[in-house]
Amino acid sequence: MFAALPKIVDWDSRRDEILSATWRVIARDGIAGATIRAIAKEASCSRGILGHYFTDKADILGSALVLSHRRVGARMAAATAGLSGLPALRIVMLEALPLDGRRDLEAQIEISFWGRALGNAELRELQHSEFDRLCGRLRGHLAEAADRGELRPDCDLDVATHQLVVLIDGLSAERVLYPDRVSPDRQVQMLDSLLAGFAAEPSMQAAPAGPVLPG
Amino acid sequence: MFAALPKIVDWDSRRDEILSATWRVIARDGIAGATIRAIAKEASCSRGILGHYFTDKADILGSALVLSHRRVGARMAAATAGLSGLPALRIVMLEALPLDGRRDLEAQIEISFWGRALGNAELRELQHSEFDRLCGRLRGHLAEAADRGELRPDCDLDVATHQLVVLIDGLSAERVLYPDRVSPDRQVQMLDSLLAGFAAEPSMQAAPAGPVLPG
Amino acid sequence: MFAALPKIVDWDSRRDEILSATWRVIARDGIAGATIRAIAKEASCSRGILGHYFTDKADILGSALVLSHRRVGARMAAATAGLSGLPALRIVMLEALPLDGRRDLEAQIEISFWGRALGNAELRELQHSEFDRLCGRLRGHLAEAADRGELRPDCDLDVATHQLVVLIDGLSAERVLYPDRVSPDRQVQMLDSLLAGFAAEPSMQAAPAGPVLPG
Amino acid sequence: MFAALPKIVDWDSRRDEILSATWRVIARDGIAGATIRAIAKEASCSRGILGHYFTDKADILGSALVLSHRRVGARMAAATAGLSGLPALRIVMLEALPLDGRRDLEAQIEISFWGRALGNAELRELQHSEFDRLCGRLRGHLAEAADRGELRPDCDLDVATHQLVVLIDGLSAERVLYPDRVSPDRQVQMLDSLLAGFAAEPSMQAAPAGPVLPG
DNA sequence: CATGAATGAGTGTTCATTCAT
DNA sequence: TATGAATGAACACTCATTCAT
Repeated sequence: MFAALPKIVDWDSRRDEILSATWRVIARDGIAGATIRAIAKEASCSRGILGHYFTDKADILGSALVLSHRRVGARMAAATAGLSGLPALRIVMLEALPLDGRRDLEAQIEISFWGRALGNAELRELQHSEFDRLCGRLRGHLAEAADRGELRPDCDLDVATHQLVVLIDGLSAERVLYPDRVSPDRQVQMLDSLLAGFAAEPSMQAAPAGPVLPG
Repeated sequence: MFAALPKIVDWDSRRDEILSATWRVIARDGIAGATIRAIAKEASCSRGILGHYFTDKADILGSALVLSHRRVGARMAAATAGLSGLPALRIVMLEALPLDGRRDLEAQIEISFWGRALGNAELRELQHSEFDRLCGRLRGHLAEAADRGELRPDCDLDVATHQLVVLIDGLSAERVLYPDRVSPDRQVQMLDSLLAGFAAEPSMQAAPAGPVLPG
Repeated sequence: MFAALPKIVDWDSRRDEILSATWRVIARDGIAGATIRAIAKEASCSRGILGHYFTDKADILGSALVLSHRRVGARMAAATAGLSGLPALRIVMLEALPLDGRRDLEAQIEISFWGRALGNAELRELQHSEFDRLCGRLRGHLAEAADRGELRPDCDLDVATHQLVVLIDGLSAERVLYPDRVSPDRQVQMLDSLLAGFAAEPSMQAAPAGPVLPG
Repeated sequence: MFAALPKIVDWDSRRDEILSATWRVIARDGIAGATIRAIAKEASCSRGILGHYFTDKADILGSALVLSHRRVGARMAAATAGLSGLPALRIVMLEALPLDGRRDLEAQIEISFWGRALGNAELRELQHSEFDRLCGRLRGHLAEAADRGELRPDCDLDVATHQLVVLIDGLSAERVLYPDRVSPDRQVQMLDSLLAGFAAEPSMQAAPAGPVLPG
C-alpha cells in the first residue's frame, strides 16, 4: 500500500489474456489475419500496450503457440496422474485430439502455425522442440507399457510413437479443415483401433467400456 | 486475328509455368512470402502480365493448389492403369505420400494452404472438393478390394478411407516440418502396416517383395 | 512509338525532382522533418511511388546529399574552365560558400546531414568520401598555385587546404544558423583575407578589383 | 515538508546527471537516437521521473545544450582568471576547440543541435543567444588586446571575432565528422596562425613557447 | 499484349505523453 | 515522489491493384 507500486496489474494474467485473444483471432481469421491491430482489438487494448508484454509480433505468435502447448501438456500431466502404460497413453492421446471446442481451437492454432513455419526458421525451431516433447511423452508411456507387458513383443516403439503423432496431426488437420467429417466418435474409434494394434492381447486393455468423452 | 491461334499452346504452358513458379516460392518462402512480386520474379515475367492469366492473387494461389492436385491425380491414374483393389490402392497411396522431392514440394504446398484456408471461405470450399475427390478415389479402390475379397469381412470402408487420408495428411505435415524424422522407408513401413490391417489374410497381399521406391 | 514502352516518364528527371523536393523539406523543416510523407507531399506524388526511384528512406537522403554535392562540383568545374592556381581556387571557394539562395540551400542540407552522420555509420562513410573529393580539388588548385609561384614559399599546402575547408564549414554553419550575421560581403572578405595570407606578394593576386558577386 | 530541503542538493545533481546521460546518448547514437527511453536508460532511472525535472523532451535537449555551454563558459572564466587581451583570448579559444575527449563530446553535442535547429524555431533562438554570448566574450578580449596595443592597428574587431568563431565551428564540425583529419596539434597550429595575423608584431605574443596542451 | 508507373490501404514498430497507483 | 501501464499518433515500408502508354 505504501509501496510505490504504480499500478496493480496482474502482469502474467494480462499477458495470457492477450495470448488468448491471439488464439481467437487466429481461429477466426487465420494466421494471416492475426495482425497486431486485430489482436489488440480482440484483447480490448491499444496497439502500443502490446509492446509492454511482448518484444515483437513474432514474440506474440510464438508465445501463443508455446502457451497453447503448455496448457495441453499441463492437462495431459494432470489427467495421467497415477496412471502409466497404455491407460496413461490413451488419456494423453484423448487430450491431444480435437475432441471438443477447446481442443478444436488448439488444433486450429497448431495447423495455422504449420504453414507459417515453412518460411520462418525460428518458428520451425520452436515447433521442432515442441514436437520432440510430445514424442517423448508418448514414447515414455509406450516404454512403460512395454515394461509392463502390455504390448505385443514385436511392437516397435519408434514406429508406434510415429503412428500416434501421425494420428494426432492428421486428425487435427482434417478436423480443422473438414469439421463435419471428423466427429469425436470417429476419432476415438481410430485411436482405439491403433492402440488395439499395439496391445498384447485381442481383448482391449486400454479402452474402458464406458463413455469415452467425459465432457 | 488468326495468327493468335498458335499462341494458345504457349498460353497454357506459360500459365503452368507461372503456377510452377508459385509452388517454388511457397516452398521456399512460405505462403506468406508468396507475393505477386515474388511470383513474377520467380517466373521471370512482369507483374502486370499475371493479370492476363489470372484475375487475382487468390486466383493464382487457388489455381496453383488445383494444378498440384491435378498433377497428383494424373499420376495416380497413370500409375494404376490396369490395376484395381488393394494393389491399386497401394500405388495411389505411394503417389500421395511425400516420398521424393517432387512429392515433398506438393506436400509443402498442401500444408501451406491449410493455414490459409482457416480465414478464407473460398479456399476452404476449394480444399473441401479436392479432399472429396481423393477420398472418393481411395474408397473406390477399397470397394474394389472388398468386392474381390481382399479385405477382412469386418473392415469398415469409411473408417479405412479415413485412416488412409489421416496417414497422408499426418505424414505430409511431419515430412514438411521435420523432414529428418520422416524417411521414405518409414512412410512405406507405416503404409504397409495399415494396409496389412485391412487385408483378409496375414500374408501381405498388397506389398510386393521388391523395392518399394522405383525412382 | 510501336515499342511497348508503358509510360513516357523521364525517370532521371523525376528522380531529381524528388531529391529537389527533399532538399526543400530539409531546409524548411529540418532533417528530422524530412519524413517520407513530407517528401512525397512536397514532390506532389504518392508515398508508394518513392519506392520506384529509391530503395529506402536512407537511399533518398543519401542520394539527396550526393546530388547536392554533384551539382556544386559541376558548377565548380564549369566555373574554373580555363583557370588554374589561385584564381581557380578563388572561384571554387566562391561556389562553395553560401553566397546566394541556392548555395544557402546547399549549406542547409549539408549542416542537416552532419548531425545525422553521428549516429549513422553509412552516412558518415558517404560524407567522408565527399569531403575527400572537395579537399582534393582545393589542394589541386593550391598545388597549381605553388607550381606557378603564386604562393609564399613557406606556405604549407595541407594546412592551407585545411584552412579553406574550415572556412567553408564554419561559414556554412553560421550562415545557416545566424543568417543575419554572415552577409555575402563578409564571407568574401574573409575568403580574400585568407587567400592573401597564402599569396606570394602583398598585392592581391587572386581577388579581382571588380564586383565579387556576379549574381 | 521541511525534510525535503536536503533533497535540493540531490535535485540539481540528479538533473545534471540526466543531462550528462543525454550528452552521452547524443554522442553515441546521434540526436535522432536521443529518445527519452534511451536517456532514461542511460541515466538509470525510469521514464516517468524525467517529468519531474523537465517539462518536455524539448526541455531536456535544450537544457542539455545550455548546460554544455555553461560548463564551457565556466571553464573559460576559470582559465582566464587574471588574464586579459590576447593571452586570455588564446586560453578561451583553447577551451572552445575540441582538443580532448571532453571537448570532443561538447563538439558532438553542438553539431548535433545544429541540424535540429533548422526545423525548430525555439532551439534556433536558444542557439542564437548562446552564440552571442561566445561572440561577446571573444570580442571583449579582442577589445582588451586592442586597448593594450597588442593588435595591428588595422585589425577589424568584428571580422576578427568572426574569424575566431568560424575557426571554432569549422574545426568542431570536422573534428566530429573526420576525427583523424583534425589532430589537436593541427588545431592549435591553425589557431596560432590566426592569432598571429591579429598581432601587432611578427614575434608571437599570444602563443607561449612551452607546450600548448597541459593535459 | 505487355509494361511499369502510380496509388492508397495496411503492416509492424517506435515514440512522447498522460495518468492511476 | 516515483512508477510503469496505457494511449494514440506518426513512422517507414510492403503490398495488391489499376491504368495510361
